[in-house]
Amino acid sequence: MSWTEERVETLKKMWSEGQSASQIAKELGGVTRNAVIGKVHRLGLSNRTAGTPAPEPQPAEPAPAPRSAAPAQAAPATPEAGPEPEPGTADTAVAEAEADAPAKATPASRRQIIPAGQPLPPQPSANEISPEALASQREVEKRARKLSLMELTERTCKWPIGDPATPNFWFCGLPVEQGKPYCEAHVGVAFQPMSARRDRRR
DNA sequence: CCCTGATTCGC
DNA sequence: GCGAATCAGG
Repeated sequence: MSWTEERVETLKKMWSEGQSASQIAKELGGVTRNAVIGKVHRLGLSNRTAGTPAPEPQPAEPAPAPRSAAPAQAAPATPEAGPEPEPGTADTAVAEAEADAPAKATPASRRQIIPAGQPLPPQPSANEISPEALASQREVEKRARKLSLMELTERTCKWPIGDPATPNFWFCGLPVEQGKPYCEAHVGVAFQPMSARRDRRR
């Protein structure tokens, strides 16, 4: 991949928006975050260190329109960051478990996040998720690391697979989506818009 | 550990 | 110009 004008534009835009180099790299594809950072420097739009108030950030749009004239607020309107929470499910269960953790005697970064005997995250019934999602989920489960309860860490997907009452049970264990309790695929089935899961007959 | 950006330096 | 390797910090 080369730095076409278009790709550079995306880079500039995202960088000015405060996106991280890795996020930009992921968006562009075909490049690593190092490549992005390198390019950022070559383009001379580096200044982003702490303490630097950034005098003249990004004029972006030349016409400040002196006075009067409608403000024309163009809010970023990022589709992301939607209301996803969904209280009272796996998340809260896990979150609480983490909060409770007496820690103190925790050896190192090998802490388990779900105390033994804690209720397990709910396994969405098959008829509660879309067929597509279910299909892709199956695919992911083939790649699951099949971790046991004790092997889970803050950054392993906590999606349960199989029947907890049998030996045929494990957790996905794939790398979690930044900040989330599940991997990318499972975040998809875990955090569904109300509209999507609504009335899916039971 | 994971992630961030910053720099270096061979290509 | 490019970006992997490496550095420095959170």
